[in-house]
Amino acid sequence: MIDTLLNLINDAASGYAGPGILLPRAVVTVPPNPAQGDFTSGIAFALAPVLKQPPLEIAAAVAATLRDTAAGIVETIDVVKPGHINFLLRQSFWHDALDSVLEKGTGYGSSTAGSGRRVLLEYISANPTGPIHVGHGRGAVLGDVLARILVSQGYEVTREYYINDAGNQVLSLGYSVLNDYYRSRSIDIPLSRPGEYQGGYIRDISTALADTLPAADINEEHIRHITEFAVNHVLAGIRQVLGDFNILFDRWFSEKQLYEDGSVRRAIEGLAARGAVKQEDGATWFLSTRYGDEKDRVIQKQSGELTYFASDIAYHANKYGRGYDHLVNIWGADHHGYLPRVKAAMSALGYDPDRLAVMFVQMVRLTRGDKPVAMSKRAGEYVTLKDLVDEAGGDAVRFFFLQRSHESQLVFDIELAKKQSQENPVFYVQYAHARIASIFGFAATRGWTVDALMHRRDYVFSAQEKRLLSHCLLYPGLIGDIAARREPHRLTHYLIELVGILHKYYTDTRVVDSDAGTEQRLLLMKTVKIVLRNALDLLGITAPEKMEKLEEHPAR
RNA sequence: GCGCCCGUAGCUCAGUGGAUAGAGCGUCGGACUUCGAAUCCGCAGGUCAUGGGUUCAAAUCCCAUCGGGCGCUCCA
Repeated sequence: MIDTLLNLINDAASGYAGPGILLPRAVVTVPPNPAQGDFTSGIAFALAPVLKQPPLEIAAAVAATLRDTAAGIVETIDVVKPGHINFLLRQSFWHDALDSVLEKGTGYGSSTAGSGRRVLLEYISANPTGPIHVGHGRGAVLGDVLARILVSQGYEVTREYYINDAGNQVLSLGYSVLNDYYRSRSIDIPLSRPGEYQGGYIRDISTALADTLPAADINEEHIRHITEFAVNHVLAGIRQVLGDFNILFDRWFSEKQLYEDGSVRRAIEGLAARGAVKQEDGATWFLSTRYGDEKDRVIQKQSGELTYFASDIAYHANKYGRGYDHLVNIWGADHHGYLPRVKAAMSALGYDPDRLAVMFVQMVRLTRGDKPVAMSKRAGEYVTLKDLVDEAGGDAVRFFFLQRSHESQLVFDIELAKKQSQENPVFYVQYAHARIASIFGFAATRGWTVDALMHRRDYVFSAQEKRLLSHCLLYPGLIGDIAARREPHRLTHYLIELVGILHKYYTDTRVVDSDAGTEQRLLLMKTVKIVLRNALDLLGITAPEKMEKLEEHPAR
């Protein structure tokens, strides 16, 4: 709907700029002050450096053209101070807008901009050595919502979880369980190495083993068995927690498999074939400095053991081999230094490193009140994602995480999250949805129904109503932008803004009244409800038709 | 020391070239005999870390400095 206006602006701008001038695509926003107009365009500012002319001059010229070409939808066009072009649109435009949203319904906001391009989105990928914690949860929400948004924009998205089920970490888990198994049976047995993990889940696993181990003579086979058992146990728990949190994957990719099917060996051979490895100090090194890394990296240790980096090369090569247009990884910010070597390896293998993008999620710092929560995975002292979701609720956790840019650290006060559960912004947004549903319920008791066929184009929208509609119209462009720039957190801020306008409108205006305008206002509410519903769906948050009142807020 | 992220209201954070810099929470004061008060309105609260620079225009871009976090392993 808004595209009509954008196209007219683009045409006017390119007409003014003349042929052969590449100009930026027009964007419109809602001006800060409603008195300034329904929409505003900064196209003159974008054009100024290209044409080397003052923005005000450009704005005047573009506006002059638009007064002719856009006369069908535009009531007035104003050019203001530095170079803003402000539009006041005709009532017919708003009626078209209303129709357009109602017609698209649940599809409003989706597009085909991705045109089927294939994206592999890898996120969380927490080691299967213990329950996933809050930091993983942040990446989980980011990945899940980004996936939903990309899908809505026509991308073909594969959601993948990489399981580090090979190597020392899981072996250490195995030993931890082994130790606990014998400790719990008061059997003294000399072990070749200590376990490193603690926490209740270790006991859960050793208990689940029942009495399957001998009282003595532990051998490698037993260790392998226990490790595999423990990994499967932990992984099942992770899947369960994520599933309950409505975070699903298309594929769980096993690192171990990369060893078993020879991928890791082939990856190293591939590097060697390109002369990108060397032997030194009894180890095998990847010459990553040749590809922009700070130093060369070991892929096979003196001991003969392969490093995690070796299998990571194989894994990423595997991803490239599957023919995706974009590979997006979500990693914890502490892995930042790891990216150059991975890209280096991909370059060495002949892949385009620019197709791989990594979003680094900054840390979540937990507090209980003023007291920081000690987080030590090895000591088993940490708040799990499950704990948090159980305490604060899945909707609130999702919303909370997505109010901040993933590039900013965030402090999560668990006590506050609990205490404020009813003040949380997510309820503010959900309440708006429930409130509209409630309006429909009340309207029904007065004999009104909500049906697009009732739309009467002679209704005159008020300034507030146009304000509501204008924000609804920004929605599709916002989602497109969020997908392109991978900034899901902007969606929560949009919702808060839209809902704020709605609540104020509700306070000021009686929707269900005795006049014929009731039907039109109900349709407007329907429009807003569609946008709320669609946006909440993308966030994976429920859009309730009705909300339970809590006891602290008794009805009056 | 080097790299990345951050520094915006009392607190937690949006805003990354354009109009008087915003929200939530917290303080204080108002608004329900009528569609849900989990709401709304108002007051208070800012040298956008600091100093330079680029620009018609800088919280936003560049440089330096200060402060915080993370990383700089033949760890994962």
